[in-house]
Amino acid sequence: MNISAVAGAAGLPVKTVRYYSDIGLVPAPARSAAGYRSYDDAAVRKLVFVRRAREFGFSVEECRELLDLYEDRHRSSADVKRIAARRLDEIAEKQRELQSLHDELAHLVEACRGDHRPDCPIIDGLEAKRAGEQR
Amino acid sequence: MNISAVAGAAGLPVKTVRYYSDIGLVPAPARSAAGYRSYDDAAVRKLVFVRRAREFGFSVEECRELLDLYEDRHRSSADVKRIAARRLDEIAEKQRELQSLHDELAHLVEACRGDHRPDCPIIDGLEAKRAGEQR
DNA sequence: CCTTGACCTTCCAGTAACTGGAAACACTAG
DNA sequence: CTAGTGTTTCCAGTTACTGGAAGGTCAAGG
Repeated sequence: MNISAVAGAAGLPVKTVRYYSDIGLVPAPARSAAGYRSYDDAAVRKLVFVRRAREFGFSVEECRELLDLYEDRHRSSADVKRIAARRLDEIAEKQRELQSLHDELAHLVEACRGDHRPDCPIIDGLEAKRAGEQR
Repeated sequence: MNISAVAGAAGLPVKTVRYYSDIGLVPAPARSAAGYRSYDDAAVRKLVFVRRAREFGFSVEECRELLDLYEDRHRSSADVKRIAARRLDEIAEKQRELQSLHDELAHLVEACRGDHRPDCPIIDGLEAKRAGEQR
């Protein structure tokens, strides 16, 4: 399989597959006489695996860890669980931040009449928030 | 005020204040004889404004827009509202994504016994998900 | 056999928003 | 006067790609 076929199968851009190959995350198992990367089904599975893991927010380095685990079935699933649980905490934290962000901004937007008067609660809200100061 | 004083007052790292100065987002209003950046209270207010806006997820370029609006009180608040509302949509979208991510990963983590057996539902869950395939 | 167009290669540069570090100059306390 | 801290500029690195240029390869059509 050439790079565009494998990229299509894995749901990744060609550039990204090449990049993963360059950084040694998912190298091409072989090269054609002309130097074309040639991939097999195992590589496709790995690329899908990486794509999914990236969608879950795992960094490329974490993907590398995960991929090592994935490659070596003798490793315990506790390692994987540890990594995943850490990610889960981070996601939950991010969600909380995003929620308060959303609430605050929504409040500001609602307070804003959006007309052509020059004073704007959004601007004011962004500016204040240090003490209880109100300009 | 020297850069570290203003950075402290604005709640930003010195490096970041210098960076904002370099890119012209919040330039230092003056320089000392020795070339030290010297800031005034207005600059501190702008830096706080930017920090807050950044915390809200506005990009630096959006901060620049917002800052222009903030500087020029003659602009309508509708402009600000438009920018903020767009951001709000993006935040909501990101929240939805994060939620499904969280749910999926949590499900995987829960299914994983975390013991030393080599098969791991997290790995399996990351790997599959294309068709209804189950290895 | 030749050309055309799609596909492949490598390498270089750029993105966002900083962060870290080096070399050198400035300021302050003792 | 000296030590220590603060400041300057500039350069490089970070993350995970993405875009583009210059050039080699392959399959089909005429």
